[in-house]
Amino acid sequence: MPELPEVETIVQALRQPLLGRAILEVRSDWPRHVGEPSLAELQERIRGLHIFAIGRRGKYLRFDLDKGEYLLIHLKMSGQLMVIAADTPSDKHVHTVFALDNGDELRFRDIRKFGRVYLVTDPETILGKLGPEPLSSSFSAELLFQRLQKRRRILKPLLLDQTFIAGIGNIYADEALYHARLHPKRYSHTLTDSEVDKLFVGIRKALLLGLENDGASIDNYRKPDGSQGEMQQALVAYGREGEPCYRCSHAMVRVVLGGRSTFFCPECQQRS
DNA sequence: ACCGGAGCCTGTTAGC
DNA sequence: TGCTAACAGGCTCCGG
Repeated sequence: MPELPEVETIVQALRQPLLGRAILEVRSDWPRHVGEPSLAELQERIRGLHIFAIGRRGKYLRFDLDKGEYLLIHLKMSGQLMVIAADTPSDKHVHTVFALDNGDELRFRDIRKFGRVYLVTDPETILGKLGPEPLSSSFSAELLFQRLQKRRRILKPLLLDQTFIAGIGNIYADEALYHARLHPKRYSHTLTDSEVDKLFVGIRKALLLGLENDGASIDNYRKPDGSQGEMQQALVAYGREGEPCYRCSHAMVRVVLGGRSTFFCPECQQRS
């Protein structure tokens, strides 16, 4: 569920309540929430460690802890994080809980249980395969052009490939292609220079708009304080099947690509 | 190299 | 109204 703008919004909201805190213990009623190491080993290794930095890489949250340990969390489709007083009533979808030294808890709520937490000493073992960060200064139209040329893939599924670019999911892929006026079925290696420029700008525009709006609360996404983002009201493509295109008024369509819903305007996102 | 399908889970919604 | 099937923003594995 959460894509780059949602994860970034969560990261920023977690810094104030979590930076400087120590983790006293971890509890979980769903051991498979822990991808690595085992739940028992994670409980042992994490006890007493302080959180001194919180960041994001792609759709992963990264917590830098003492003693060279790193906690990584991926929210997948339905994960939510909240920091709340330990005596606040929980619910059946909270599966993994980090007890803190000030009486608060970091709770990992995850309806579909796809999410994962990892405790590693080298975050690159997990983050190393991710593609470039689309909002970093090192990401450029030139780099995008090179990477598109190297592949012969349909654009939409390629944008969802985390090893190609990190952080883009189904919503922002459609938004980016709409901004760029590119047909989602275009082959990556056929884009011209100017089309790559448009795609580059479209990706940044879609993600920055998502960030400005604190993410899209279409289903389960919530900020750590429980409030919703606003991006669902600012979407120009995703979910707009049958509705008029904001540019040309033609009806937006939905197709399935790579098994995922794909929304676009057949009039102003043509293949040619 | 790339594509499609299945699988991991639960909740919601569309359709009969 | 009630039941069932399809679908949901992610990602991995497998076969072709």
